[in-house]
Amino acid sequence: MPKNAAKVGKIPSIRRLPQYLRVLRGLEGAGQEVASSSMLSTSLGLEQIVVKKDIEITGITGKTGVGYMVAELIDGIEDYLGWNNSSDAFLVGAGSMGKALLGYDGFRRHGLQIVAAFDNDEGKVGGEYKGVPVLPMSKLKSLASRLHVHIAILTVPGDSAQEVASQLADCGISGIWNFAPTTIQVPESVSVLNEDLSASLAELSVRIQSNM
Amino acid sequence: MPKNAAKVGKIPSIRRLPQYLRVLRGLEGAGQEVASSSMLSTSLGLEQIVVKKDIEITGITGKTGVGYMVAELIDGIEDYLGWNNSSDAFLVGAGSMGKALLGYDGFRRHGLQIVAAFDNDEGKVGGEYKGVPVLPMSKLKSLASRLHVHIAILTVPGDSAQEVASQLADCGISGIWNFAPTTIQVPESVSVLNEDLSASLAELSVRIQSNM
DNA sequence: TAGATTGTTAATCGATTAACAATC
DNA sequence: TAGATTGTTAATCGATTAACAATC
Repeated sequence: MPKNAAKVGKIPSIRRLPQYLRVLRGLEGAGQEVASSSMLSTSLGLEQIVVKKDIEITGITGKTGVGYMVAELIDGIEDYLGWNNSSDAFLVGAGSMGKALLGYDGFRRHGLQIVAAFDNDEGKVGGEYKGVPVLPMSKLKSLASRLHVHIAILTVPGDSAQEVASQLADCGISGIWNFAPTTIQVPESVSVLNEDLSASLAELSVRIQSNM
Repeated sequence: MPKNAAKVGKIPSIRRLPQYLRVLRGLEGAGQEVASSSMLSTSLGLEQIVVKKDIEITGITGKTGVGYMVAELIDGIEDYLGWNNSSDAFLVGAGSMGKALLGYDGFRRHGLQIVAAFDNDEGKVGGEYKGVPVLPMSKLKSLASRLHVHIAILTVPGDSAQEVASQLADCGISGIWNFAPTTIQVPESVSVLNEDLSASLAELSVRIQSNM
């Protein structure tokens, strides 16, 4: 591996990268060209060493005694995350959570474009929401291959999550962002990220009790 | 500390407890009275030792060679999380994400009851959504102290998150579940749990790229 | 009894934090 | 030059995994 190449970093570092992106874009908008790790750390409430280590995984290097070039760092983080070229995604399950995510316009800035939603409810199918068409589940497979979509956001009720996940795997989807409160089993080739609200609520509950 | 007392466990363990709860409730419904760590581990795709260590933090003990009593384990986990007696919560920001969370009926099973929503938009104020009244922000403080609410779900846009968070801290709120894509600064006495969707999307992006 | 499983201690692993030379 | 900050190696810390005696 070349010396300054990006490497597969630790999950906590990866999850902090969007925070840096947010601050850096603000700096860029304000005409700031250089940013140091200490400056980034104070504006995000982190330790400086954490910022340096996080940036290290992107392969971007700074100038000793000066800091990092803002524009270069933005590009580097986006490159690392693959957020510079937008990828299309499907949303499956047009319930309230699904609609909330369709209405969340932050995804576009993160290189994610929801191109179609799917649902089995005939009352929802045929319409559109926030400019995204709601299609019947039967269209899923043909559209996935035609549009080369490989990311799916799963917002169906828990009891149908496994079945839909299997369908998605069968369609060649390679990443599932699972909002259903269920553990889903998929082939190894499919990455699953569980957005488990009950896990977060558990963490918050304990932290409140013990004042953390 | 007494030998079998619950202790403040590690975050990863705490976050897995709701999964056990889900499986255990299913077992209880099916009339199963005993559950072993190996059985729980296979149904959730975890290692057995992980399950044992997770249960350990609740202070619940099993029977050597047999397993854990399902009912006792359910109670123990709920006790540990404080989910047996329901606590009231406010939701601030009745946008699409806020509405999605109001429509999510899983919270009640986790001991959380959203009793009021707040918003500054006059078009939303005065109405109700899913049986929860939408009130003006000006009512926040008086209601918080009157109802002794100490958990708030923050679903306002990023640029007003800090201001609202400060108001919440000022109202005596002790826990904020932050869905806004911003780092918020609050007094030490307030616990914050960031539900950062961009962090999750970053993690998923990298995992898809490196087939994890 | 034999098999299974807990409770607990020890070993490994990985991430975070500290330290410091290099250098702008 | 003096101060600041990077890049990198070393040290610490904590979590995960392994092992095994106790016992149902």
